[in-house]
Amino acid sequence: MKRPTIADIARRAGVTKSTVSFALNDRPGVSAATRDRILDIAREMGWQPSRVARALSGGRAGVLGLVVDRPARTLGIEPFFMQLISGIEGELAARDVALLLQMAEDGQTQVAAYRRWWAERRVDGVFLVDLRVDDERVALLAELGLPAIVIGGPDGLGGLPGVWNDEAEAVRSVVEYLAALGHRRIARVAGPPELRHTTARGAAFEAAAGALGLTTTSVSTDYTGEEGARATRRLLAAPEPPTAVVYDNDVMALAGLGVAGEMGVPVPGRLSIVAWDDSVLCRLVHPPLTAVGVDIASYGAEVARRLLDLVAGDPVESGRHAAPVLTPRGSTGPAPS
Amino acid sequence: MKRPTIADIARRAGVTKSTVSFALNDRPGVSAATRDRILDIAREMGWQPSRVARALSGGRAGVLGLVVDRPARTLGIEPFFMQLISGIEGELAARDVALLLQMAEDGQTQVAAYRRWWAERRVDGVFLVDLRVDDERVALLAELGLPAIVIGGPDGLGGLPGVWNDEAEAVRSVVEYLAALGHRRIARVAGPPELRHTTARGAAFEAAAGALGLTTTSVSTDYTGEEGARATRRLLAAPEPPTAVVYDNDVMALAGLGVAGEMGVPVPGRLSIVAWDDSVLCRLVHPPLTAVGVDIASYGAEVARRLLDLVAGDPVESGRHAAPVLTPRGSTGPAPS
DNA sequence: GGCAGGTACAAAACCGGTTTATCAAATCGG
DNA sequence: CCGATTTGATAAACCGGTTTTGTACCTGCC
Repeated sequence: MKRPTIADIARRAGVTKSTVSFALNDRPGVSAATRDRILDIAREMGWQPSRVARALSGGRAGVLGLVVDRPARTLGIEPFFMQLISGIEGELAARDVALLLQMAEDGQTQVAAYRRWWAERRVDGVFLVDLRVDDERVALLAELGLPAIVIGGPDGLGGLPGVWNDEAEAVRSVVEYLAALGHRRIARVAGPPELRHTTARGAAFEAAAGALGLTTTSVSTDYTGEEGARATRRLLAAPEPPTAVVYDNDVMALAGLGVAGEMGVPVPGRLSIVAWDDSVLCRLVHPPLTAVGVDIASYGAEVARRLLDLVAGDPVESGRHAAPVLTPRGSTGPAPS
Repeated sequence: MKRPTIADIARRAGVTKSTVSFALNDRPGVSAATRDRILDIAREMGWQPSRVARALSGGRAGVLGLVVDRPARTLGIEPFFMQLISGIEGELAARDVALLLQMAEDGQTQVAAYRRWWAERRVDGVFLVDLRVDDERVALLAELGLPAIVIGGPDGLGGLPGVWNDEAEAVRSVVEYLAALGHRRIARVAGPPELRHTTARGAAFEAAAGALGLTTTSVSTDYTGEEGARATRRLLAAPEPPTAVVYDNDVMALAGLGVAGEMGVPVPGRLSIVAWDDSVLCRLVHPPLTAVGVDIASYGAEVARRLLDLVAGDPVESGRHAAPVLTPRGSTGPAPS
């Protein structure tokens, strides 16, 4: 099947390419009669603009890019990214903008990916996710002048606009909830300390626990279920094990629940479990997991909207998205006496 | 930051654009001395080809497309897609080909997406996943002449090349394994009947069970955990409940395990559970789930390789990928007496 | 010495759009 | 009724590459 071009339309309409272009883009300089004739012909021939040609001419590719850098085995199960992508996608599809996706195992590859996309003029803008402490991508994107929006913040943005959800309050509500249930020793199975939101959440956690006089333990992991399980075993094997554990993602919480089962520790009888990142996963297991969650898809949509604005040249400012909400379920209960 | 073009290089080198193009593409017609000089200048200026310009000229976009059409809430947790994408991505990134991703809720949107990509010359080829019975996409892609490879088969390909993994044998091995454990009433919580591989797997399941004289029950679902849980409740509430259930994906198996816990049915004491699609998820819960799995990432990589060949114009034939493997874990055991 | 053939590069067309400059005809104001 | 402006279209340049064609110059051979 052959795709018609504006030259084909011009020939059929007996006008020049430029007239066709004006007509199709609804710009002045074409009489109503000619315009209608051209539009009719274009419709009849099934014409669609070549994004490639438009991109070359107009300098706008109609594509946004996202590089995801968690290890593939984690990615597979962590609902977060798919939800995020789904939210972003919904917003982009409506405006006929495409999403380019790349997975990169390490920071180097990731930086290279952004640089290549920029050099090859493949994307108009990019999403930055999993902001690290001293993230080199921030400086890179600023230097390249490639429109970018950070999914995360408010710190470390280095001039780039970002969207984040304020977790401090949610962290506090979780800690207070556990304290109210009588828990005095609580633990946190955290994500990688290089990630900004991990450290931010950690600080909030310590502060909230400290204010209530609770004892805390923290273990860093790489977000995988395996490490979540290992951390849980370690915590439960301690002489004075915590009576409640907060996990930095749903997958690790699930693994923690599995370990509790394996070790014969009743949940929530002797151990309460809270998952950050609520997802369907949390509702499927028994007992269902108490979780803290945000509407990730709408988060993605919001971020996408801002990046689209940014690419369009409109000024975009950083901002907060909805605060996470604690949903108590069966995995939390009164502390054992 | 400004991106250098071949015209900039030509100016600096005192030659014309065409000479630069020849030199950079390693084509004859340029003296060694000139070639080296041009390459040096290009390197020094940090030149990278504009994919957009190349695409317009050469007709090759350097992009492949994938449309995923499961409901967003399932997608989030089902490891399958992320693994698949990860495998595809790995293969593409190595050859500097990008992956365009779109999520479509229904078949119409999906067909529209392919058509638009084609009309806008956005992609060089596409992946087709979740082949349906009488899939209209097959005819569409053949008509458009857009290179496509089907992830699935061997039936219903309609001339398109496909890659599938032969499940019949794996289904048989699962059924025989359960029969050997003494199970006489087995059930299957299946995916949507519109999907080709669901029906193929179902037929194999019935055949294998029939050959061994087992009683079977099947429930169709939409692959979500919720429906998996509902199906499990229904099965377990029957007067003569099955003693073993095979789930069509890992998420539903997980949900099934949760329901068993909720109903006080010991696993594997009174119920054995087998998950199709092995993933980390299966190893995290307690007891860990017996599962049938393939290396999805390598499957994705293989499919990507074939599509790349197809786009390059090389003939590509359909073929089988590795057969799924049964990994027994703690969720299966002898049938209750 | 003249001609065929090859080499090394220049010039120009092309891909499919957008955009600017140009220009003739129609319309307007005084 | 004539110059000035507006209207509606054309011609051509441009985006950044690839590819085809053209053209000097050099080499080799009879």
